[in-house]
Amino acid sequence: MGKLREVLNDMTGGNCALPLALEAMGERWSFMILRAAFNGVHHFEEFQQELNIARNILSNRLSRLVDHGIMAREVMAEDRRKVRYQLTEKGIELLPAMIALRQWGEKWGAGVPSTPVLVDARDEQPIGPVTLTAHDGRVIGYKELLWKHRSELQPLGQARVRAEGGLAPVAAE
Amino acid sequence: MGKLREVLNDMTGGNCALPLALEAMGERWSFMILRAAFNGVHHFEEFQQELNIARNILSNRLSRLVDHGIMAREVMAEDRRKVRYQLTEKGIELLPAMIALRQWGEKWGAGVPSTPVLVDARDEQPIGPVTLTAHDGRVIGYKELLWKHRSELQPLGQARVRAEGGLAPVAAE
DNA sequence: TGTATGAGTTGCGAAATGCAACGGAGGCCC
DNA sequence: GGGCCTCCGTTGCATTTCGCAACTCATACA
Repeated sequence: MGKLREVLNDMTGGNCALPLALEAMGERWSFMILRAAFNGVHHFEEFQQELNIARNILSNRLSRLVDHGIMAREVMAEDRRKVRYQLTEKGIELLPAMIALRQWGEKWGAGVPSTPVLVDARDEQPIGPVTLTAHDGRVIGYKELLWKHRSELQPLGQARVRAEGGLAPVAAE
Repeated sequence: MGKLREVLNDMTGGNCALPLALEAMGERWSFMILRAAFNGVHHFEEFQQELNIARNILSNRLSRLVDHGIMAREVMAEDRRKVRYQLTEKGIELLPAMIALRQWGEKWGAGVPSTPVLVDARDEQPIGPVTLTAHDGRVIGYKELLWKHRSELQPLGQARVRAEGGLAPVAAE
């Protein structure tokens, strides 16, 4: 798994957490396994039949996800043949990335409406599109964005932190 | 690229645009190339030196991205040796997915702050975390979400469309 | 005319992927 | 205990993809 990690931490003079994410999730089946996990799949045989993935690959991917702390592996007490794979907090926080990808596929693919759909538990309405937002929550389009080197950032009063409720805010950007 | 596509369109009785997205972007270097493109890289040699990717792979990835309509390839008029690769609208709309991934890596990785950073052009403040939102724009956490089969959805008045400004809204979810 | 440059290709070894068959611990039933 | 089934893997081998270095080839440039 060398190449990607080695080189990509010093891109363009800048560095980037993207290769880090890709090291964990960049392999062919990782996101599909994640999706299944989000849909309540917990056991090896379930993943295997659901995804039709080769058993050795599945085995490998699951251990890798466990190694990366994205899923937890637990031998079940009531039947010690069974192993339960469960998303961790870290894994759950991949949901926005996964949904963003899925929405993109839905928009630009052959018009396949995805199922099942994520809905707000409160009103059972489907969630909105995943977007980029300003520090105050305003939705921002691509043309309103700039890439800045970290050193050129200017503090703005006490940059207000976003509203409550979501996934814990990420460090900075 | 058989297996993934074939099988994954009929997962769990439901279907899903995720495999579609992964078919375009699921390969090892695709997201890194995309990131470079977002940072103003446009030419083969630039990508190659920036990413330290093997030339044949780069060549292959670029054509694939072009095939998928994510980048456009254009021989430059003023120097016909040069080819310019440019993100299309479709490619640009992968930005939320890429940023979500990057933020995740930043949060859970070894505390590497990514550079460059995306900022709001208006106030030059870094953008907020990518989150899931309800149809009205409220931020929603994982525990407030449900997976529903598309058939079980109940219409709600005239579901208000989100505020202006962002990337064009995705079909439904 | 000769040299350099940008954008690829080709050939080949190394690694990842996919398939089918096998192994082995744990439960279940008599 | 002995036979049988289930779940979670592993092993061996064919196929595909990846990575590296060297090579082509059409421009530009002097």
